[in-house]
Amino acid sequence: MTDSVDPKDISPRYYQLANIIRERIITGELEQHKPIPSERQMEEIYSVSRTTVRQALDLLERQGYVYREHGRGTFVSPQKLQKRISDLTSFSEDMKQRGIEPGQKILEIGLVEPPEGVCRKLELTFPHEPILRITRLRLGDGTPMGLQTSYYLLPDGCEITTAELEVYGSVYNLLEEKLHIVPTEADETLEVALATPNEAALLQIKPGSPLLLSERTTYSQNRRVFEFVKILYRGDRYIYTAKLTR
Amino acid sequence: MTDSVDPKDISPRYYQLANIIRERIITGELEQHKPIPSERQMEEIYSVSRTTVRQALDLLERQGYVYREHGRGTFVSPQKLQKRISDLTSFSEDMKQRGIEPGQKILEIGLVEPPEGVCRKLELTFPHEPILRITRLRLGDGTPMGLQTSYYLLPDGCEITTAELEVYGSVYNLLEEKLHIVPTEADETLEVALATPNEAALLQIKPGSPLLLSERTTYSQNRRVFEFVKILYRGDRYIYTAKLTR
DNA sequence: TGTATCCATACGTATAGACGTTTCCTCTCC
DNA sequence: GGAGAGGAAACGTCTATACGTATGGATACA
Repeated sequence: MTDSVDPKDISPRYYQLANIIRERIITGELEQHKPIPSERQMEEIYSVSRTTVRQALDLLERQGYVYREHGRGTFVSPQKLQKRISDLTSFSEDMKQRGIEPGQKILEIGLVEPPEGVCRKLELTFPHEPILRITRLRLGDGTPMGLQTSYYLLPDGCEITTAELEVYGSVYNLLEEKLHIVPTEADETLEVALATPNEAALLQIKPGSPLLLSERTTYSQNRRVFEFVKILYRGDRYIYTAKLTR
Repeated sequence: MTDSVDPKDISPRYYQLANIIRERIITGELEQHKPIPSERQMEEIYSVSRTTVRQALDLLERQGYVYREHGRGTFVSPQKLQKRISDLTSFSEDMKQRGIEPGQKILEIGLVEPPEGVCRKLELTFPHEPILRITRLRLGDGTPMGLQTSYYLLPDGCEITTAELEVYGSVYNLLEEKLHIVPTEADETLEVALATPNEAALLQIKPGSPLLLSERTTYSQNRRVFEFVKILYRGDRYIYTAKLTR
């Protein structure tokens, strides 16, 4: 990490500046609830305009690294606020953030005619032609954590094979690198469910055990739905975490 | 809603402009996935600088009303993305958003010595002197929805009485209007739990029934903890909803 | 007919400067 | 000693201007 803004760098200056300040916060150089240099001072220090400084601070404020107090200054947020857990993450990223080794076992992958409920979530007419469905057993440190069923709405003529999935590592990687589809927003619901005999067997628990059922509809850059995911988490192993903002 | 920016208005111009555009989107005057006037055009139309226009659009983008495409324009987001459900809400607000009439029955209100787990969440040393605890039965359309236990960290010498709670209507209103404490962020966890006989009786369900356990730590303006809330929701009546963003 | 280039338009980044508002400290006067 | 006025410092809002970069269509040319 550099300690000055480089005008020749390809990335925006406000972005470079935000990285510099974030680094100084993470290393502890700037202390919690202590003021960071004022906007005018940083204008001098980093040889950028105050607008650029403010743009960098806006970014850091949204990311939860700093908070501002009108007439007083800009302060470092407590460390714990820095983990933005509820950011849009895949199961793998989610597990890694918790320090658990993610794993998976693909149970089925292929084209199926989506049931009515799924059509509604994906904003499709019912009945609808077959779309891609992937069923997976999700593992955490080797033991079953959840049972995931995902439906994907791909552009016409696109197909995903098991081989390709292996190459790219994850569906999200594949979608981003091959089709330039990036998840930007999602609506998620959580409720309690009870395991059917079939689900129980796969998750290695007793039938009727309580589960945490998560359903997520994911939107891409242009705010169109491209994914519907349903995950049944083992009630005894999984805790959902979120960060709420006003 | 006015249709022009008033320089004499006390509120910032970018805020006024955002309101105007939001209104035009909500009424359907600006259509989904259609471009809104370009930044330069709005500069002319509303007689403000482009910076101000962009500031208004930044706000609307964060609120999910519009999305931008570099080199093409700014577009109206689909209507459904406009309900930002996961915003920080109280139980009452949450219920109202779902069209359910909220209600409550205060079971207990008073000072207690917080247990160790609660001290940790509130960043207090254990043992700690008594703090305010409120235990409530939460109702939706008259029937039990959840059992809530809240701990509040109030400034020295502050007390809350049942009478005051009645006057202000809700704890949040009281905190905001009397003590100027406003919730700005929160960390929440959700997991599955099973009802103890006592909890079951209060919630009018069978002992051992699955529950959705929510634990929330809430932060005020200066990013300090002021509240820890634990709610046991009836698994058969409550669905948690959230909106995730990248 | 097809392709390559150019250009208008839109958003993205950046600067310099001005004035408003809040906070807090200091100094003065009673 | 206390209350009030004044001022410095910090964030908040706003303008005018310039140049960068992505998109998509029009135009020119092979």
